[in-house]
Amino acid sequence: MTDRLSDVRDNGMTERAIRTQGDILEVATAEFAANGYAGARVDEIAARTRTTKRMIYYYFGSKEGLYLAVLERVYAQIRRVERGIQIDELSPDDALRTLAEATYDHHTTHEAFIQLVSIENIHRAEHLRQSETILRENVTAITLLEEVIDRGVRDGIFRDDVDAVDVHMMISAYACFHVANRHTFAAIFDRDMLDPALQESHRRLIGDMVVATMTDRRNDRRVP
Amino acid sequence: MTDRLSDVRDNGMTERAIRTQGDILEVATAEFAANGYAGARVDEIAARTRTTKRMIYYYFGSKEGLYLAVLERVYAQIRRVERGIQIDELSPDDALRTLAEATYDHHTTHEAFIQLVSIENIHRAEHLRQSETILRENVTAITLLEEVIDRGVRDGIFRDDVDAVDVHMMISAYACFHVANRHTFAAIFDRDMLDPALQESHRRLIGDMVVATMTDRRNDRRVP
DNA sequence: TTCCGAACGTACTAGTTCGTACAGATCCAT
DNA sequence: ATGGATCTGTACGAACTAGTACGTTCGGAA
Repeated sequence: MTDRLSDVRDNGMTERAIRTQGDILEVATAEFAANGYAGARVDEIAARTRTTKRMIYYYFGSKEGLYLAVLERVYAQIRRVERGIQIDELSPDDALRTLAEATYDHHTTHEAFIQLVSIENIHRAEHLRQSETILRENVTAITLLEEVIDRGVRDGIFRDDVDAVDVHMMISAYACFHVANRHTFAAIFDRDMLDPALQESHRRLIGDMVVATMTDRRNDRRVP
Repeated sequence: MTDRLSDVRDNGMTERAIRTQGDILEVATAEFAANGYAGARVDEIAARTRTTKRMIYYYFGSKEGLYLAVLERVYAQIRRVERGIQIDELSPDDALRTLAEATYDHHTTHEAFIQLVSIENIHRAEHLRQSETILRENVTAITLLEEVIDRGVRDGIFRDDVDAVDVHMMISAYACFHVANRHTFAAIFDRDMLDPALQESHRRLIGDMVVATMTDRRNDRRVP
């Protein structure tokens, strides 16, 4: 739960300092996610922490520095989830479904992450590109997928013309959309995609979708 | 192309006035899409038009009023596309594929629309909800889909436990993601989803995905 | 104790941004 | 042509916002 402390480097910092930084990051995450980068107010963030604006600049240097720290923190979290997935002993199709459901579960329970990704895209990923950590470490999902897909293709149950990045895209698209476009979708179609009553069927649908697409051999490249 | 004039009500306006408004709307669309609502600068928009800031306030009243006009304009455009789709004479699966591809084509060629939808979601659709026009008229897609799905279920080729709104969600998710998350995706996975070289295969994949999911009877509710 | 640097608080500045007052131009009907 | 309505340009102000100068407190080492 409060694993946020592990996100902060603790090179000879006092306990109090670490807590202050964690406090700021937590509030800043909510503020940036809710209002966008330009819409977020440093004064507002400061007011909601138990410390002051001076501390934000003391620890993070600038509004942009704070935003970057927030971004790295939420990406670190999804990395942790990805590393925890066990699919070695599952059949390729069950593994695929498990991966899809794990992504769905993460995204639907981490609204701030999805909102920050949206915001970052509005700004053409200019901040994300500055973070070597994020760029270096966030391909875990692809490695896992590659393994599963290879196995499925070798077993002859998966089509062979769709690669891991494409599958990741399909899964992410479905899971992201639920959270990212929740409000316009609800306004127009009068259906809250995160309504708990729909969760089970939506969770099943993302698995159905990716498994059905990959096991559909109608578009296979190889000669039968 | 320059059908933007039709977006502006022309109750006894001079030709020049209509052009001025269209000019402002075009520039404002780009500015809001590129920088978000709070990040957009009224002065910057004014500077890029052939008129002045005074005119923005004369015609649109406020920054928010301008943003709302921009939003209605891009939604009106996708409505026009949806109304132009002919699928009456297609088989249910071909019709589904055609609808999916049309959505894909629209979204991938109207980046500003997708960006504005993202921005609107960051703000919890607060502006969109103010526009009765958008809320009233933007369910055309669903009506079309309902018809097709009914036909497919009746013919026994579609599963019967997924409704039109769900299918629309799947299609929109895939198509939106390509544009909305283009930059973070490219930064992390080094693949531009809008690369023309990939367009054909991605266009096929959205069709495969929705058709495979709907024709997959493994999860059917009805007894075989 | 004394000292030192890390951690913190207050009050302020410099610059930006939305919006407007006011003055002028243009068009059109009578 | 003339009065009035519709447009347009300029210059400015009030409010807000990121960032900082400067001083204080606290904890531990010598």
